[in-house]
Amino acid sequence: MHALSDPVRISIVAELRKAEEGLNCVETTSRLKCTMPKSTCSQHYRILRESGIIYSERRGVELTSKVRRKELDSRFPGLLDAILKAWRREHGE
Amino acid sequence: MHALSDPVRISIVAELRKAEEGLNCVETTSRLKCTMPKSTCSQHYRILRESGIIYSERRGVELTSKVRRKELDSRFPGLLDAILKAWRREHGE
DNA sequence: TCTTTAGTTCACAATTACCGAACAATAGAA
DNA sequence: TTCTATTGTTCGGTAATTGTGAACTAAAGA
Repeated sequence: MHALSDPVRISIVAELRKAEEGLNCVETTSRLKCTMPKSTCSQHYRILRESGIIYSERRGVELTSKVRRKELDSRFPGLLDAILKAWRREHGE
Repeated sequence: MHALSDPVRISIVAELRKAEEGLNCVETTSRLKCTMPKSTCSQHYRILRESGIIYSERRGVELTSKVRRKELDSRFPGLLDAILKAWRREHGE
């Protein structure tokens, strides 16, 4: 819950769900159109990773992250969908 | 989301949902069995109130608060239920 | 090896949350 | 009315958390 309560992190998760092949930090910041230092982006990804919301794997020089859909849906059915739906309602898009 | 991401606040909401007639600060802290200064409790209630999750009304010397069930369900269908369900799963009870 | 790109770690600054003390509001007793 | 007890809010300082730049690590290609 704490991981998803931050506005930047929930928007990262929203972008990750739209990108089938995952995203890295650089792609994320450019899609979010927010100027964010890479150290900050790295911290957000770390929190999402440690809370079990995403997983990341190295692909050469970059780190691609995806949402842990199956695990989340089986553990907390409907939770992520409900949160993202509410978030979209508040933030347009 | 920020209002519900705090462990104390989500447990307050869980208690409020169980209490049909609402609760005040003193009752809440005794039910949660956590030693919390009343100023802290007041702050948590203020955040829940300002985020639209609860409403409060004076009854003599005390302030009784309840969850805004209808408003939340119509605006964000299933959200609060999903969050509380996930919270119970993590915190037993 | 040198360079470039992507990301992490660290230390400090900025922000936020917690808590005690003083205050406000209500109700009942003297 | 005045005094007292109870509930909750506000305020100021401190503790905890978060954000950020600088230095560092890792991988790939020239």
